[in-house]
Amino acid sequence: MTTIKDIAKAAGVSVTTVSRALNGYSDVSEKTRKKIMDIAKQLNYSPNTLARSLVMNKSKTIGLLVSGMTRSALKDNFTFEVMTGVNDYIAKTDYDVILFNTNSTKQREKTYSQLCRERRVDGVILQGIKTDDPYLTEVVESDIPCVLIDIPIQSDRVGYVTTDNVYGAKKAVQHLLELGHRRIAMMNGHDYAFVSKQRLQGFYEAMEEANVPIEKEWIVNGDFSEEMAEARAYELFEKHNNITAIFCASDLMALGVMKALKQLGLRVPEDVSVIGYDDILLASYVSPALTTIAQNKFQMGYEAASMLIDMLEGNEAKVVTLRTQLVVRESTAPVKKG
Amino acid sequence: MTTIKDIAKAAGVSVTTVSRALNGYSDVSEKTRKKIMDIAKQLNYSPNTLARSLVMNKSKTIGLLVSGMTRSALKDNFTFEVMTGVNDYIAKTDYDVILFNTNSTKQREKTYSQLCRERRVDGVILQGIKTDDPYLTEVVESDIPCVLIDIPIQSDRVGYVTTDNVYGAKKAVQHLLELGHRRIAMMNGHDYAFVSKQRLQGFYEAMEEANVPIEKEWIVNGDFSEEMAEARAYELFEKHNNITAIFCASDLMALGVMKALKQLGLRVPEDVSVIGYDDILLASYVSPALTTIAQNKFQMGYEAASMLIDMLEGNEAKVVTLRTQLVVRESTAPVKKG
DNA sequence: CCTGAAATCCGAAACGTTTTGGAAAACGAT
DNA sequence: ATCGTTTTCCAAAACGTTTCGGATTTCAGG
Repeated sequence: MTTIKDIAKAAGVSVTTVSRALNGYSDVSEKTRKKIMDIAKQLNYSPNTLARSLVMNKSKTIGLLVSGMTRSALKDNFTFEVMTGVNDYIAKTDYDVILFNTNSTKQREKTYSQLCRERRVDGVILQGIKTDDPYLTEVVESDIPCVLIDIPIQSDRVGYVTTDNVYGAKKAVQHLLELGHRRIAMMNGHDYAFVSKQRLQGFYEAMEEANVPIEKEWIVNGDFSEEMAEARAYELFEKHNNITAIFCASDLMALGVMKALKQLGLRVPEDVSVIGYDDILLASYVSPALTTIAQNKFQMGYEAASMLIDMLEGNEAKVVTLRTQLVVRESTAPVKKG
Repeated sequence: MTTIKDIAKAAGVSVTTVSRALNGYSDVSEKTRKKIMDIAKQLNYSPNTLARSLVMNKSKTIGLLVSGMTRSALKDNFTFEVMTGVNDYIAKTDYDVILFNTNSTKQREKTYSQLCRERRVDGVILQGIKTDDPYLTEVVESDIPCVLIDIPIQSDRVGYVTTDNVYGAKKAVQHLLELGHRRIAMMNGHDYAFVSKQRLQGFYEAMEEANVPIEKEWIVNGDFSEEMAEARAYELFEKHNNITAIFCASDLMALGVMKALKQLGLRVPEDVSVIGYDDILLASYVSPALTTIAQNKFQMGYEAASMLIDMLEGNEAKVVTLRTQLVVRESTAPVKKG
């Protein structure tokens, strides 16, 4: 593998000059620069970024820390959409992405900062970890620039991008209210997700503003899982057969809910309206097609990457909140009279 | 950031000893090893892999080169499933994955070996490039261990994993034949994919073995795209209204075909049977649910990673061929009499 | 106490870059 | 020819590791 030294020797100059020539410094004459460039090309030279990173003390690498890259998460390609967004932005820069995955127990032996420091990543994008994850406290304590996705924690070195979860949930519930529903349940995720808290808040706000009583028993946790949501929904609707609508904190859970309803002989949307959250791919393909709150996952990744690179170039951490959108399909309908 | 030197100073030993202690060599006494370990922990030391890689001449990094990480490819999460498989295996090793994306024009300025050598990756997994991609010739010329996905090229440094495409396609067509179909069309991908060639061959074999005439006009290319397939299918069925079944080289194209059929007022499977290939997530959710040839994408990634790591440990390149499976759903039915 | 071997340690070079501070060369003006 | 600039170049240190070859210490056996 040819190095800068080989070029220096071949060109009859010092390695300093080669380095400076290749990096476009002005203190090397056009003639020798040309010569050096030619030799470099001829010798099929490519710089060793490892060596460069070592001395420059930056690796031009960002770490992408995702937890949703599991076999079971394939249905809900949330993770992949944000990854695609990240990748899309990064591809336009001279950074590369290194993939950390936090789901393996192997990796879990290492702390967050160990992971990052070993590979000397310049910054990190973090997605999909729970609010009680020990990594989270490390993120703020660490001095590595980081942008979080859907986790509202901020410092001068960490920013985040999220969507207007409260307002999004509110819109969903208001949609149900406008259709005349009053007996509305909610299938939430779990207590260790910020978005769950926020969407619950949106639920409360919408209900309270409309002066509709909230039945606490009708708010259950489905752990963002299709199966869990199905089980919980089955129990719920079996016990309370007067519920006419349910707001689910994710589309995947909405699918589970619909399965449960089917089993119970309840029709969607005639007997009960179901609204989801996310607008995953499946939402428009299932039958009935799912009414939902769409969030632009691709853009979340894109913005996150953009913010991180900004931070690496000296700008400060921000918070970006993207808009969501109500997408009305077939799973919601006016409440039945009587 | 604490280095090996800091530890040496604090422990009153040389850097050599620290290095050897930390790496578990036998020529350091238990007492000093203990001391060094303690100090390392106390100083919150993590090794600088950049420096290590530089001197060891290997980076413990593998490059993942995918082309399907685009916004439009999200529907067909083929790419992501294999990525998940790769990730799953790699997580159990001490390697990390660095993500190269080939779709950006920016990256395209660099050659394959430039990409790999700059980051000094130890090996590469390559997925989703076309047969005429200049990268492909580089792969075989390069001395970097590489495993390809669905590209049957082999040398002592490059292996591949694929599925039994010929047999899979044959099974699909035989399924149609067994249902009594004789007038069978094929929606293929494009000429620059190995799998297209192989699936076409499977189509031929099945038809010829059954002594069913092949109409060359009924074999069209949909470029693996839903839209393109829809357009081509529309033309095809408009012109030849006696076709009773079609084999599609991908599920995504099958979806496009079904859209076209719907537009033409043809029912699936009553009027025409449709069979796909891949078994993507959507296949079981669309209506009618798609009969298809399932391939285990996750395992493809997993096997690829496994083979690559094997190769990096001195074993030789192999070829792994995974089995496919016919999954009968609702989009195929016996041919109508008359 | 001596000897030889085994156990433990260390200095220095190497990996491929960048950068600092200054030296040498070229050049223009007097 | 001399002087002061400007241009062009370079030697050496530095980044944080690993490893080679050898040096020092420890210790058992006599």
